[in-house]
Amino acid sequence: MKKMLLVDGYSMLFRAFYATMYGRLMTTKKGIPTNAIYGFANMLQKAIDLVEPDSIVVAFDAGKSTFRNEIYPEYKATRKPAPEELVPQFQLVRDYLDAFGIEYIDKEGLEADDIIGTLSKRYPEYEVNILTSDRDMLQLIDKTTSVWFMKKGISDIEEYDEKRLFDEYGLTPSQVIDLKGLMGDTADNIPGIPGVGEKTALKLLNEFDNVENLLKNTDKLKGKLKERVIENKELAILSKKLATIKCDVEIEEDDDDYKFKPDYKRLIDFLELVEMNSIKNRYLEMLEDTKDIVVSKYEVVKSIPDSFKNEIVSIAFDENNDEFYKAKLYGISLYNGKECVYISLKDLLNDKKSLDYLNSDSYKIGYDFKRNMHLAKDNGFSVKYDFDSMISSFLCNSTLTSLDKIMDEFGLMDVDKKADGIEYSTNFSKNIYKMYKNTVNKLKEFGLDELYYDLEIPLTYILYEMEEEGVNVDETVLDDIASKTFEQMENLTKSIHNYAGKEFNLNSPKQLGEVLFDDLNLPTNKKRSTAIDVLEKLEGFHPIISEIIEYRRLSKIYSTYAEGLKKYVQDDGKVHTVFNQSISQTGRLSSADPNLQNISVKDEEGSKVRKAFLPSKGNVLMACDYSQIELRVLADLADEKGLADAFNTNLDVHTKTAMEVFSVSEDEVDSNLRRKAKAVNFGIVYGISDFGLAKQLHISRKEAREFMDIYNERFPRIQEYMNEVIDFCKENGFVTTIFNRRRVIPQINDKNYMVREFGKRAAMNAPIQGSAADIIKQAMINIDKKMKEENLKSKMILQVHDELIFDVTLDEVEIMKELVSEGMANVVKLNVPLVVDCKVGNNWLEAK
DNA sequence: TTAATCACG
DNA sequence: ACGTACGTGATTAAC
Repeated sequence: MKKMLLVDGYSMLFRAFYATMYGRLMTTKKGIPTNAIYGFANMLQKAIDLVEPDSIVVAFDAGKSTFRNEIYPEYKATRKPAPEELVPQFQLVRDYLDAFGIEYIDKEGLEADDIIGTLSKRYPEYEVNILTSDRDMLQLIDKTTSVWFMKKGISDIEEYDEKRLFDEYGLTPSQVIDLKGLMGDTADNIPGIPGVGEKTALKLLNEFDNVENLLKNTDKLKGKLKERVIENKELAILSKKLATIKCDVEIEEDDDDYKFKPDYKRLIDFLELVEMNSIKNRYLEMLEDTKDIVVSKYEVVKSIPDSFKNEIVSIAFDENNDEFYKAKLYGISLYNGKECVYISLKDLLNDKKSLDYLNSDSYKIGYDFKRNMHLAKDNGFSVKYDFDSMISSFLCNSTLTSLDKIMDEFGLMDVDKKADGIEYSTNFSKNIYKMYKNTVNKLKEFGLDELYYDLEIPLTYILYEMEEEGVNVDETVLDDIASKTFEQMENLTKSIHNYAGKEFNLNSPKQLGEVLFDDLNLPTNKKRSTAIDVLEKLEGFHPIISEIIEYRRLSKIYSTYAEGLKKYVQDDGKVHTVFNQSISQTGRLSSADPNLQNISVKDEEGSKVRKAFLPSKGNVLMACDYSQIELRVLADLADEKGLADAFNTNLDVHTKTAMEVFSVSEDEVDSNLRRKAKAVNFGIVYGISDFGLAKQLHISRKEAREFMDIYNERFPRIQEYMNEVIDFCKENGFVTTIFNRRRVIPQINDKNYMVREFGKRAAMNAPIQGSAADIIKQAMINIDKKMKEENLKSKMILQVHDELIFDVTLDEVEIMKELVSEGMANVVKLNVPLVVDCKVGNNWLEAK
């Protein structure tokens, strides 16, 4: 039986619009909203996949139904106009359908319901499937007609036939009309019987079958309900009429029954035009994939076939995605673009040919291959990789920070994670291959080849070694901190509860807020925040405040650093962090499990935590950090001679800034002025606002504005440069670093002022923070190379954004100092020198 | 799962 | 008239 899909156009479009309204609105670079088209296209494709129709018609309402308007002018009178972001998408969706080769109907005076109703009855020889989110359509169900009902969101489609309708609502299709006749419909302004909702209506229909029969038997009712029904007989009859879909409206015959003739080429052009790449890629796939339908097949082998040698091959590990260091490996899947194989770990380890292949120079692609390298090592083998799809995807589009996002962007199909590991990993190896296909040319196109092949990929290998090496942690130091802080916390808790006059959970901002702002009546703003800057302002009001601040400080140290860190110490007495290369939007690394880039350093107890980080036996730790790298990068990027000069004197840059901004001599710069200048400098790097600076310095906005004005007079290129960056970003949707790393910032053209302003600040900051990240990454590569060339025994173990930490043997201290500071300082030539400071100590605190 | 808070650069 | 510094990750409470 041939199949026909009838789509309730506006019902789906509205659903698509609202379901994709979360966060910021999706638009083209020029600001034309496309979110509804995006959702619509996804829903429609899903329905096409489900139904596999021979014919498709999309029906649109064109004005109110003439006949319903005649009998009830108030019909749909309460409809609000469509949201302004949706209106331009009305035409766009028609263009989309034209491009796809799908027929649509809109005819003045006809509603989509009636078009669909009429067509569904006109083609009894077809199996008719109606796609809608409007429950009224359920009345059209018959032996050959079912309704695909969008329950919520844009992916939740469920099929209703006669049985399902009866099981769920106890209704026959025609009773759907009676239901609405009784309960009405606020959206369409159909009155129904006042006071009768869904519950009552269903009960009545259960007893009386239909409206007419109910009205004949009102004597069987009682009480208020009886009155209501009798009083509103006409309304019920009218409502039922309004709710009845007309199945005999005038629609021209179509010569080939609205046959679905998809034109993927044209569709792809259209999707390109509206910048919907993720959907576009899916159709690109369909064009390509038609040639090899073998894609869903795989073979379990005992040895990796020779046909994989010297081919481009993607590899996925079949592992349980447990906590990283506990992860178990079961086998690996390989895909060479044609064949897909799976080999179990046991068979792999028994086959020298396969192991040799994995170690050979034959081109291999992975996804997060650093993780795979660890897993391989734990299981006694190794893999030599050439390409990482996770990182290439991220470099091409910085928002692709997770597997889910990449799969979505490239329109890849995921296999249920609960699926068989073989099934999942073979599918994943294919997806990795597709990610490679999707990004390898784009890297070139975007000028990212160097950044990718010469920086990020070599860096992955270095990070692997750093993670593998790990850092020694003395658990007894952590135990000591834990017990001491815990005792202090207990005392503080008692005292705080005493002040509060009751016991409560100090860790709960909600409960604390109640104590402070309700019980103790301390002054507050709307948000009732208990964050540190708020508490600091309250310190004079009540002695409880300083104790809370102290408690917070200690509890952070206790739970995150003392107790928290201990959980990560492995059998070798070390913590092994995971450096993530594809998370930070600016190109920085991030560190997790545990995060070793935010180990406390400030106050006394906090800095004690660093004492727990030790060098290997007999070694020392060496920490080398860049001095003011971001401001130096800025001086270079903006080519601001004044700022460059500030670095070319012997003075500290904040002091120099203070002298310039406050027009004072060097000895007049006291700690307070320096502090202010420092805040201004930070503000500049973050994309300054007078409000932010005022808040930071506890000064008036006007005063902050004045600082900024003088700063701009003294360093005029900074502001000019920032405006250039913002303009570039508005025009192109992204910004770049000195190594051409790109960050996409769609927010910069958002219609919401706040979001837009955020976009500007991010655009100003990303080239600075990102270039600094590029520089230290390159330094790591250069230093690692040199250390290997010279066969040094010392190890690079950590990176903390502007500093590198090494485990150094005593005999290499001087060599390493020289090698590392030279290596870091001479990465690039800026218009200011890069200054590096190295310190050595017996633990991380001493080396800082 | 999300929000609030706070540690680092 | 509105609400704001940039980039991360871990812990806790509360939905």
